[in-house]
Amino acid sequence: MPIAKKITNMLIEQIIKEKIAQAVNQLYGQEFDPQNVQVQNTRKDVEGDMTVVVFPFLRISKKSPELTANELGQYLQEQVDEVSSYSVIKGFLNVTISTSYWINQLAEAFTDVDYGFTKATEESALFMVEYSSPNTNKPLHLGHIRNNLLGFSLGELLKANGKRVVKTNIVNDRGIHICKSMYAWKQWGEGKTPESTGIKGDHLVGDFYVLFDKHYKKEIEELVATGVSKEEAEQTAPSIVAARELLRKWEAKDTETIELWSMMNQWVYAGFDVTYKELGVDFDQIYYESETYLVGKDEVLRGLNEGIFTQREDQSVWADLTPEGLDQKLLLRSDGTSVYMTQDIGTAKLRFNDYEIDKMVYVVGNEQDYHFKVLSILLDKLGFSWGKGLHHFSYGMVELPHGKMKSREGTVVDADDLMAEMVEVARKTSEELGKLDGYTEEEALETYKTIALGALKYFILKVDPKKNMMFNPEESIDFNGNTGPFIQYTYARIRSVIRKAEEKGIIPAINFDKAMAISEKENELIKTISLYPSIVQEAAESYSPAVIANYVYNLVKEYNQFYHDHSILNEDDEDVRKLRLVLSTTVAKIIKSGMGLMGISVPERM
RNA sequence: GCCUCGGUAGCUCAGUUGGAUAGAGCAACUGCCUUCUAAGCAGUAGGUCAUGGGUUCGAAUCCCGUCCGGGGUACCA
Repeated sequence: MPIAKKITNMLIEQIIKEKIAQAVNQLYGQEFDPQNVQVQNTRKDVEGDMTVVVFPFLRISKKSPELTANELGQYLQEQVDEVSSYSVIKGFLNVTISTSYWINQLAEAFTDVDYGFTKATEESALFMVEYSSPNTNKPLHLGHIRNNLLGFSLGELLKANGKRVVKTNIVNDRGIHICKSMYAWKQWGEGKTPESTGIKGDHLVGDFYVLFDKHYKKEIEELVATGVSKEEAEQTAPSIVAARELLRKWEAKDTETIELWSMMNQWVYAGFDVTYKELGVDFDQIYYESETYLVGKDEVLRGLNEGIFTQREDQSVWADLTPEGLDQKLLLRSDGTSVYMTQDIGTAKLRFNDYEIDKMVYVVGNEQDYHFKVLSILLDKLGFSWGKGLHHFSYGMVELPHGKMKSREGTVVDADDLMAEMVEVARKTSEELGKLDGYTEEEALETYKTIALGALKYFILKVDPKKNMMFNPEESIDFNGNTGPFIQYTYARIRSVIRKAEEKGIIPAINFDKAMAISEKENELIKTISLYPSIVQEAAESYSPAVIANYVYNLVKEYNQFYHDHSILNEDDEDVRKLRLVLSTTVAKIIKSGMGLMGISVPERM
């Protein structure tokens, strides 16, 4: 289990910890583990850079907080070159780090092309990240968007932390839900295709899914009206009987059924490909449930033979998880067909055959917490050593003002529609502001998309993945304040400055006097820049792109204050001008890098 | 019922190895563009951190109870 770390500049923090421990030893004659020294970033409204909490030392020093802090501060200032001064407020030791240290930090951040990132090697741990995992009976909606963005971003975060990553997708391409669409198409489809109707394939298939439900509900009503019980009507309505028959035929590999299934799935895949491309997500390896569920079934039967599972009189197969404090879990129905869990067991087995996976991560909503708890135990029982170590990246649901999204009730926010709407809003805003005058229509459209997707992705990723989030379509499309476009805008402004510098023949470089004095704002900015590596680490360890989002927002806010208060190219002092250009360039680099970790691109102009 | 996650400003969200006076954005109101992009900057106002106890030098944060809400507990996926 990763342990959350306090985010500070790791280098200077470590130095202070060790020196404080040493000071405690020398001054008060007691050993103290440097790692237990509490060091944090100094509050904004207090002078200083790093703060040492001295309360834990009072038992050892047997002196007042003020006196103890002063003695330790004195020691630090004498022993550590980087410490230029200190102050004591309410028993907190605030240490000021020398400007030259910060300028060196900036130089390092500026020079390192992969600042904050760790490169993967052949020996690096292999993470397989499963995300997206759609059903093929309907188009993607807002809930899928959160899943896809989190999955993709998590992959990027892991790569940035030196892991090897295989992004994977398990496509739920078989089952009764597909058969419902298939039946509806056969019955009422009149041979419609995406080509003949001009409707995107996944939407067309989704329309038939809705159509099925309409007929099914009507049939139930009619049956109930004739005196049949609701339960019985649900089981005997002609539509559902026909859909089940299709499923049976499919499992029996009936040629005509398989062909229909295959054709409609192809429509859906073509549609998904477009959505994935627009969203900017991709996969290294795709698995299909139709190819894994039988493997799962075999595993369950093996488990039954080995006495791990039990069979009831009606032939259904069960796992008894009461020793683990859970319930009985069904693994195979009485008719021998497989359930969700069966398929996941098969998919897991195939994956571990295909790759030397060190860590399997499932990006799946928190409604399935129980499912993955059980899956982990079942895999372990089946003898897979990796079963226990799987990680369910459990994220919260996306809620709408009106409540939960339900496909069949038409209360979903469709992924394609949402993206298209946001592009239109971006277009309108840009045109009103006249920011892209001089761009060709093609260049402009590219920028609208960048901004629209930036707004959407940032809106979703800035929220702690574990929490449910509210999406109000009316209000959530905002380009001001804590938003993706605000960050992109800051990037575009910096790029504009850099272009102007280049026109003047000025190239950002570390060619200034490092002993110069810098402003408070500049110092703040450099401190924030120096946090980036520990942020990247923290985000991966806590599986949270939101950590990156919040950091980048904070960085950008600080940069905008700096930008407002300071001239860059118009600054008279040459050294200061150079420093500010390097500072700006470095901020731009981190914005691009951090946004990239969230799958968000940044525009040159906006 | 049981399991599980959550409750921070009108709204959407930050805020943990327990640390100083709980922060942003939106919405409202007020200023700032002849100077590197105003999708910006600055300010005003807005809080019993659901609630009651406990732990301690110190609690939004840890523990227990209560209230409210989400999810799960299917021969659906």
